[in-house]
Amino acid sequence: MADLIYKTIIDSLKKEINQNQFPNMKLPDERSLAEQYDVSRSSIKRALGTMAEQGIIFKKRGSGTFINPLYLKQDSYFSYSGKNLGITDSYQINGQKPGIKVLNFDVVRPDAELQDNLFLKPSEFVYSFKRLRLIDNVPFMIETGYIPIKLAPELSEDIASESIFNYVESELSQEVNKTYLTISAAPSDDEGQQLLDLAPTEPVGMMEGIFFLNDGTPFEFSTMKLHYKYFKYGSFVDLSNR
Amino acid sequence: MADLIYKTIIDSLKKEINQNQFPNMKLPDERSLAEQYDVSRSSIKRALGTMAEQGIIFKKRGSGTFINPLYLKQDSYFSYSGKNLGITDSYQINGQKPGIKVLNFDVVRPDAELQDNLFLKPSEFVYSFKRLRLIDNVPFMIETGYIPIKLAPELSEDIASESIFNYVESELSQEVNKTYLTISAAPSDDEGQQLLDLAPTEPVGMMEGIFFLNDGTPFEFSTMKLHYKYFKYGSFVDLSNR
DNA sequence: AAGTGGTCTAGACCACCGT
DNA sequence: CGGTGGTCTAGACCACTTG
Repeated sequence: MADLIYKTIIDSLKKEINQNQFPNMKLPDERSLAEQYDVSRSSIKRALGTMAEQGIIFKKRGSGTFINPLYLKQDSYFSYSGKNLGITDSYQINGQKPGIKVLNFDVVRPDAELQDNLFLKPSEFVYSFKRLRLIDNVPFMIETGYIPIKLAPELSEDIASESIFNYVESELSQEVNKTYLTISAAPSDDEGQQLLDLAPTEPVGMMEGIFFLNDGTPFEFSTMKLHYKYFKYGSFVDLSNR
Repeated sequence: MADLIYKTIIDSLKKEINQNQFPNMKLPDERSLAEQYDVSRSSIKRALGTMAEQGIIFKKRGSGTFINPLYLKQDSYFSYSGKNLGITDSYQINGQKPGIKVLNFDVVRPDAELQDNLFLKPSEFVYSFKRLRLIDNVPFMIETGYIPIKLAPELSEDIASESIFNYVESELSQEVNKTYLTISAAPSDDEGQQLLDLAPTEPVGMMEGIFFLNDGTPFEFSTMKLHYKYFKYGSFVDLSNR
């Protein structure tokens, strides 16, 4: 799974953090870790740097490296805080099983907004599909997706009933590795109340995003409505150098 | 401003990109850049890596480094990719004037959770305040904040009625430059319905976050309830290396 | 096969923190 | 002052893409 040194270290440290192996919230210093793992300090720096970006830890020059207390409090059903996201395996909730039910699957013409979002000409068709996602048979998200047929000519309802992104990676030897997400909240509509079993006073979390391939090609435009109890998005934001 | 090598390179490359110095959308290879700038390849990698995280460029192993066409389009997609956020100036929507009304301002003992979040001993007091924020006199956000008195001894209701972060930067010569945000949705409660003028079926967007100073010191814990119509959070996410 | 980005090392020197 | 993270170098070797 993780034969890269820095990833191995990240996994290892995460595990230790989650097991409360650092009760004073402080990690060993970088030089010690380098010795402990028998790798160079640079590799440690890479691992810690990535973890800091993800908000798991933060570093204080002159003092040391500390665990972000908020990271330990990921109480809700699932949280995004970094890893994957919006995609099948990101709903990795303590071994509970994700499910997908395809509600519809068509080919349509993109409207103006969609043409913009996916860099399409009006003449280029897109697959349009709606999926209901479940955790342990509990529906928690309604997903509406659009993918240009030229980018995935063989897409089918069968594929949509599993992981589209896995299909892209295994069959098209491309990778979906970037996304621009817009997050908001909205009252639940009829569809949401029915499919997600919500009361009229209960809202949905909305995530709207464009997913990009390796090379920057916009691959999918997706709108996700999530049951608010299952919706928690964590984001570590660096307000400097931008 | 940018006496760091990698930052200098980022600035320089950004400028060149914006001036269309790379008409084929491809940057020189890393080794050439290293020679050109007379720095090590590692520094070039650091610069390019940061730019890739920000979505400005894409790297393709074996092929080269390319400019993200969306970055050149400079439209709304990248409006978030950095500066500010969730804080005063980020709600600067077309010159509308932000307002702040301080609902209360006290000094209290932190509870256990807050002690954790702000790295405090039980004996250390915090300022506790609630503010209503407005755009063009329309209330859109209820903010509850906690700041350790030791970090801002002179904090006052007056300061809270303007920008606390500006105060930190001008008076304490520190900078708030990182935050870990947790975003979710929730039904509106009585307070929200009253202050934000919401119907019972209308929700709030929730943002909970710890704001950090330059040196990693947790400075403020803040809970923000936003009128759902004014709540939109954008985030560019890199799904690789995680 | 040549070109290009990815990972990793070993070590130097700097800047900041706390005692 | 010693300890800690930050930046940078020089170079090795690997993995992927393209011709």
